[in-house]
Amino acid sequence: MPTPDRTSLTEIVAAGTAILEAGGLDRLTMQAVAERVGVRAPSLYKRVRSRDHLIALIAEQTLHDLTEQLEAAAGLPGSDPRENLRAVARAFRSFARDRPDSYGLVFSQPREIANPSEALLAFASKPVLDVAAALVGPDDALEAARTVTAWATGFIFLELGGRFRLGGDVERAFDFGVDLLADGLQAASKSHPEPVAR
Amino acid sequence: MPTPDRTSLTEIVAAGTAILEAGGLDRLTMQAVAERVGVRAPSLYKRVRSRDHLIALIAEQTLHDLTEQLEAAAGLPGSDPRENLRAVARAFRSFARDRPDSYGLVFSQPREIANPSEALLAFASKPVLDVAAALVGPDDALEAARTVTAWATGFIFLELGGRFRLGGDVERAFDFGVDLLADGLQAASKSHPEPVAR
DNA sequence: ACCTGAACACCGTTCAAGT
DNA sequence: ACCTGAACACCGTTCAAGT
Repeated sequence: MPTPDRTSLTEIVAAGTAILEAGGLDRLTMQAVAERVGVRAPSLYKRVRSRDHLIALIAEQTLHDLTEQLEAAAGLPGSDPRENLRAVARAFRSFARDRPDSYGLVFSQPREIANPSEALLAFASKPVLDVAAALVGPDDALEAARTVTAWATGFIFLELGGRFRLGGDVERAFDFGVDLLADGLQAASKSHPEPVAR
Repeated sequence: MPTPDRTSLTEIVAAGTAILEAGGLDRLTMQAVAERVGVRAPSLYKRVRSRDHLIALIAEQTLHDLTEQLEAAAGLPGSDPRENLRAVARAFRSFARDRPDSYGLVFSQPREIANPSEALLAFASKPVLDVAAALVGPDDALEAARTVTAWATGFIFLELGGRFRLGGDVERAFDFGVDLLADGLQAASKSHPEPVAR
């Protein structure tokens, strides 16, 4: 006779995320997750292949949440592309500050563990890709988006990891970086002066 | 009566690095390190406070090695600063490709674990700082160096983590990024047209 | 002073037995 | 069909006992 479900995959992922954000990856044990969802550790394996699999699921959920923030930040197609770049970069950064451990999971877990689906990746890339295309034109949009994403993820990593320790104003360095990218991308777009309106 | 030393801190760190590079962080167990240096696991605690401490030591050693590569890549003070930036960026990237797990340690371990000394950090920052200063002038050198470092570490992370999956040519994206930064920094230096020669 | 075996607490994971 | 206790292999770490 079947037992009624005492938890769900959604609940498990949510519990894992909460534990991760409260205490870091070391505290994310199967036992802690089980306790939080009101079940014994072995039962988790009915919904999750392994701890690594759970980590991958949390990373995917986090990437999804991040994408939502980026989309909300990116302005409408008509608005000033430089201001849009600023807004997207700031959204990136404030998300990472809000949820540093989840964010760290998305970008620093090895490929074998956290490997988001093709579809989710395309979805997540769109806001940055759009902003980049508006600045630099369609031909270099992918390269421009990769440059922006690389800079943003790197900056955030260095900041969260406390690697900016030579003094100076980190805020100023952030603005300096955004402006440099915005100026550079706009200058690089001279061969495509007309924004594509299609 | 004292027992003759059967290993050393240097040997332990080297063994840990080798294990890390061969099998990733998960395989870096105290037992594996002990076995490699010819000792039992508890003996390691005579030279190393904890596994996390050993990880921190490996990260420091790696940062030291990386710095050497960056220094070798950075040209003499007189040479073309744009070419120097290219060379430093390439050195960064090829080091990360050679030793991805060690590199990952340096930049993605939380502050509480891997926290390199002030002196080592200053030493490591110098090559990029010099290149940046040559391009942008002294006033914005720190911000410029942070922008370059952020882009490079981010790009490498995304590449190593297999996050560039939207097609396109990753090589071209790398060149695009370097050129954008070089052009942007040079343009930003217009208020300091004379390179500082001192 | 360094090294060791034994022990402890704690993991992730498996599995037979329950309902 | 889901849940559980018991068990297994394997961690990091401590410590008293050896030399």
